[in-house]
Amino acid sequence: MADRTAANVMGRGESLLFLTDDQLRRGIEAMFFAYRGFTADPDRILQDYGYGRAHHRAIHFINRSPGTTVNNLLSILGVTKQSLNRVLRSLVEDGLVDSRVGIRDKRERHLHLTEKGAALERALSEAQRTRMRDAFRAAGPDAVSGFRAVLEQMMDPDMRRHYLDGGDGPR
Amino acid sequence: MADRTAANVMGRGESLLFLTDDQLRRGIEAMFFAYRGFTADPDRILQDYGYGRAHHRAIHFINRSPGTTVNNLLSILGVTKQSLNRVLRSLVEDGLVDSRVGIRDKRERHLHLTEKGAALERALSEAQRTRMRDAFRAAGPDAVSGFRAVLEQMMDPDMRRHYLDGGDGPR
DNA sequence: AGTTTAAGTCAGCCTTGTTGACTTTCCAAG
DNA sequence: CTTGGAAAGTCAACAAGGCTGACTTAAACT
Repeated sequence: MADRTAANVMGRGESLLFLTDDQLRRGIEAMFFAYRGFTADPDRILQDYGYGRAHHRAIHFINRSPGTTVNNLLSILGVTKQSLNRVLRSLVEDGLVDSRVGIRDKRERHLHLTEKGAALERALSEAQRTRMRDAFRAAGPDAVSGFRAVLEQMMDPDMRRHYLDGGDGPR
Repeated sequence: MADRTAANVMGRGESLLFLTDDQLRRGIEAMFFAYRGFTADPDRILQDYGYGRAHHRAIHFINRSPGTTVNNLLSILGVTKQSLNRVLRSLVEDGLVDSRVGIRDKRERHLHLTEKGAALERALSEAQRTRMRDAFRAAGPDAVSGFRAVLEQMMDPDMRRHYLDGGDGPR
């Protein structure tokens, strides 16, 4: 079993968890290969629009939080304002995103998807949801909570905040 | 609960799995934020060497399968030979990777890590293993199998082959 | 009035992906 | 033995999407 560096950890009062380097390496590769699958479908759709993943991310989070500001998006995406601005500019020019000057604070720009932008968002997220739904079905109900629990722990604490903030769903 | 588009799926003979669009969106964001955390530690280390993630991936899979050929690496990584070649060249020039002409087929190059390359590999994978081990511990033993089951289903079938081939571990 | 903040812009750089064209080496089949 | 094709490598050009640094504009805050 080659567990010379095994980490033996007591579970929540029941089972014993063996974490050999080899098992951890399997987890690492699972993340690598799965993330590729996870992004493959949207990438194909985006290609037809001449967009990349950066556009997808912007569209996703504008859809999740309509009216969000550029600064807020910046902290979620963790890129520089120049990088994000390049992406947002093309989305606004192409009529997918609407950038409205703030009412209370006129320095801020509030971002919304146009109908055209919302249509692309639906196409992208439907492809991604389909893959995830199929994966959840195949893995079974118990696997889903485990999947989410591990991923949540894998995040940097700062990012976990954005994750937990992000919805009205449970947990 | 807003499950107007809920997919109600029977579990493995026991529980009922509600998959609302909102829950699936949570899964999508979990992947996004977790992958960022997952790559954050190696990225910091690589910066000191002037390397990027492409170098990390090459180093990882050469370490996993010593003596692998360039073509094999190509099919695992899913990039063009020109992209991979640029990365491999710098690793060979810097003395981290050894490229040996094949014995049976002299067209092939068999790739191995040098001691220097193995040292960087250990630093990178130790950082990544530590994060994954901590996540596994915090999530609990039951979560680990669910995590891996869902990720395995999320892969493209072609990539799943590389994943399953990849080790002597269980599953 | 002066400082800070939000946003946007311009210029330049790097990594990492792409295509296309081409050479060298070598195995294997005709 | 020759020729066809596979494996590897190379060169050039390009694009996306990161980055830094410097700077402007407008608005808000103190």
